Amino acid sequence: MSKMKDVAELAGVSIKTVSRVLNNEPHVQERMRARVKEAVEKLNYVPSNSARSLRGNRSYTINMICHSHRSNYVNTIQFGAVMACQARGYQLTISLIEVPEGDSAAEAIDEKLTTHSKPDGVVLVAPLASDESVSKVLSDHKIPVARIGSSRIKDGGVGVEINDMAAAKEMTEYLLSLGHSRIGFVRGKEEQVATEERFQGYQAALNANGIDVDTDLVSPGRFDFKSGLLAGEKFLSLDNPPTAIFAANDDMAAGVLMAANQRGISVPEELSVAGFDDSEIAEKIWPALTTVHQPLLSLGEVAVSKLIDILGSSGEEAGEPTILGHEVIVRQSTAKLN
Amino acid sequence: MSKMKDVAELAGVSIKTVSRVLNNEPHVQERMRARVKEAVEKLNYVPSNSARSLRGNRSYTINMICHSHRSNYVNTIQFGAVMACQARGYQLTISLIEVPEGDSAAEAIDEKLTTHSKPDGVVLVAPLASDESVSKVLSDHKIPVARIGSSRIKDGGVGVEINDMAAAKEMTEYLLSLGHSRIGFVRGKEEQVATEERFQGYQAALNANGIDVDTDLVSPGRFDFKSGLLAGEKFLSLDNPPTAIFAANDDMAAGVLMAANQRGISVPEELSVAGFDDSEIAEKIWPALTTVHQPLLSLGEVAVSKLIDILGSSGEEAGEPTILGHEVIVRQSTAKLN
DNA sequence: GAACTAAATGACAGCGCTATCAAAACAGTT
DNA sequence: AACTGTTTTGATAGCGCTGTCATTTAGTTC
Repeated sequence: MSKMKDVAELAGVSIKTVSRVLNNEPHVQERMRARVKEAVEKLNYVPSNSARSLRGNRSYTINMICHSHRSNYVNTIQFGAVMACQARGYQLTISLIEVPEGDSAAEAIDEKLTTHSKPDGVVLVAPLASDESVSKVLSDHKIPVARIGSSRIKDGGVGVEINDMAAAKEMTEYLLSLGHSRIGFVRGKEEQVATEERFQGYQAALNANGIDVDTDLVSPGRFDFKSGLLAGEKFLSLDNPPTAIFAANDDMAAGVLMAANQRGISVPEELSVAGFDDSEIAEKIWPALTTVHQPLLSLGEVAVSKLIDILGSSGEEAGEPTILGHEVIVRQSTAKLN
Repeated sequence: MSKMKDVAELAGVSIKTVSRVLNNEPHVQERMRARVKEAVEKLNYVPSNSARSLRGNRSYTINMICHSHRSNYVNTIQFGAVMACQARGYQLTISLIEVPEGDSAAEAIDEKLTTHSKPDGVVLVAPLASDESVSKVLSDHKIPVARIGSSRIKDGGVGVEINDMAAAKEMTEYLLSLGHSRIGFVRGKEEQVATEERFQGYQAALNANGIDVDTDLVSPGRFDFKSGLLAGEKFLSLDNPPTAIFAANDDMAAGVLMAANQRGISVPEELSVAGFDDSEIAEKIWPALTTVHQPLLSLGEVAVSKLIDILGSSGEEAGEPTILGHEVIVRQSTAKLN
C-alpha cells in the first residue's frame, strides 16, 4: 500500500504539495498538480482514512440514524444515501437506536456521539428528523445534519422533502374525479409531521370541492399494517361506509385491503383504496395499489450530497429544503364509483 | 474529548498501562486494572478509532457488501448485523456493488478494497456468499469473511445458514398432509445455492411419499415478483393445473397469488400457495402467506459475532457453519384439498 | 542478604496524514 | 541592482494510539 511519501518521491515534490493537490487546495502550479496526479495514478494511491481523520479531525463518515423498527421506506432511502456516499469518497455507517415508544431518541444519540469517531455528518429520516431534542443534541455536538422528510425544524441543517400536502391533495382530487365523495382517511402517527401534512392535503381537496370533512371518515393510525387493518374494519362496519379509503401510507393501505378482503368486499369494484409512499409492497399485493410515489432513492442521495457540500464550506448556512417531485401512480386498487 | 493521557494521569499510571487495560492484555495487576477502569468511567473516555486503526492496523469496521438490487431479505439481515456490531464496538458500513446480470462481483469488490481503509471483516449475503471469485479476492486481501446462507465454499471464513433442504422438505410434507399431490414448485435463480437446496427438499418429500417429480410442475424463477407471476400463469393455464404451488421465496409466491387473483381462482379454496423466507410482505398480502420463517435477524447477528471472534484469534480456522433453526408458518394461503 | 528469574510497568518511536510557519522563487517598483 | 510584496514550495511537528524494549518491582532460591 503506497503512501503519500511514495507519491511525493515519484513526482519529485514535497509531501505537502501532494497533500495540497489531493485536497484541492490553492497555491499549486498547474504543472505540479498534473505531475502529482500522474504519480497518484501510477501508484494507485489512496489516502488513508484513519491518518486523515486522526490529524485532520474529519472521519469521512456519514452516519445514518434509524429507529430500530425499520421500514421499507428507510431501506430505499438508505440505498440512495450509500450511493451518494460512495460517489464522494465517504462511508456510510448505520446506527440503530432503540427507544421506547414516545420517548425521545436524543439521549441515545448523545451517548453514541460521545466517541472519538464522530461522523462528519448525520442523516436523519422522517420520525427522527422532526424530533427537536435530537436536533439539539446534534447541534450541541456541532455535527451537521441532513433531514429527510418534512421537519419544520430550522436550525442550520440541510433538508430534502416532498410536498406531502400537495401530493395528498392530488390523490384526493383523483379519487374525487372518480366520482367518490365519501372518502375515508387513515392518519399516521401523530408525532410525525407528514401525518398532518397529508391530512391537510386531503382536507384541502375536499374543501375545494365543497365537501366538509366528516369526522367519522377520519381514523387514527400508526403507519403500520395492523392499524390500517383496524381502520379498515372500522370504516367498513359503518352504516354508511366510505366508497374510497385513502391511507397515509402503503402499509396501512395494505391493511385496509385485507379488511375488505376479509369481509368479501371486492376492491376496486366496491371500494377504492389508495396509499402513499409507493413502497415495495404496493406492486406485490392484489389489487396493486394506487399510491403516491416518493423518490426515496433521490431523497437519500440528495440529502447526503447536500450534507457533504456544507461540510466543505464549514458554514452552516441553513438554506431552504430541497423539494423533490412526487407522482400519483394509478394501479388497480381504485376505480370509478358505480 | 478526553484522551488516553488524561486517563493515565488521573489513574496515576503510564499511558501504556491504560492501553493494556483497554485491550485486555495480560500483565496488569488487578488493582491497577480497577483504578484505570474507574478513571475511564469518570472521564467518560472512549478511545479514538482513527488513532487506533492508524497505529494498530485495524479499522474496527465490518463491511457488508450488498448487491445493488436490495431485497427485504437483506434488510433484515443488515439490521441484525448492525446490532451485533454496535454491541461489540464495531461499525458497520454498507457497500453497494453494481454488477451486470451474470457478471461476477469480484472485480468491483477488489477495487473497493484497494483503499487504506480496509474493513476488518466482510459480511457476504446469499448470492455473493457463494461466488467463488469474490471469496478469492477477499482471501487475497486477507480479509476474513462471514457468509450468510448456504454457500458450499470452504476457505476459512465463518458461515451461518439454515437448512434449506430440510425446510423445503417440511413445507412440502405439510402440503402433502393437506391432501395435495399435484404440487407446483417455482425455482429461484440458478446461481444461488438455495434454489437447488430447496428444490431437493421438495423432491425428497415427494419421493418419500411415492410421488415422482412432474417436470411440468417445476418452473424456473428469479426470486422476484414478476417471475412468480409468470410461473403462476403458466401453472394455472395447464390442462391439469396443480392444486398447490410452493414458490422458493415469498416474492414469487406473491406473484403466484396475483396470477390466481387475476384468473379469479380463489386462494386457498381452489389453490394453496406457499412461500419461503417469511419476509415483510408475507403478512401483508391477502391471503396471508404460509411460508418458512428464516431467522434473518439472528443470521445477521450470528454472522457478525462469529466474524469478530475470529478477528481476535487471528487464526483463520474455518469451522463448520452454524445452522440456525427455521419454522413453517401456516397462515391463510394454504388449505385442505377439497 | 546476595543473586537470580519472572512479572509488572513505563519511555519512546512512529503509523500516514495535515497545519503551521519558514524559505524560496518570482514579479513588480524604485 | 536593491527593495518590497506576492505566490509557490518545503521542513517539521504533532494528532492519539500501540508495539518494542528497557526498566522497575516482586518473588524465589541458596
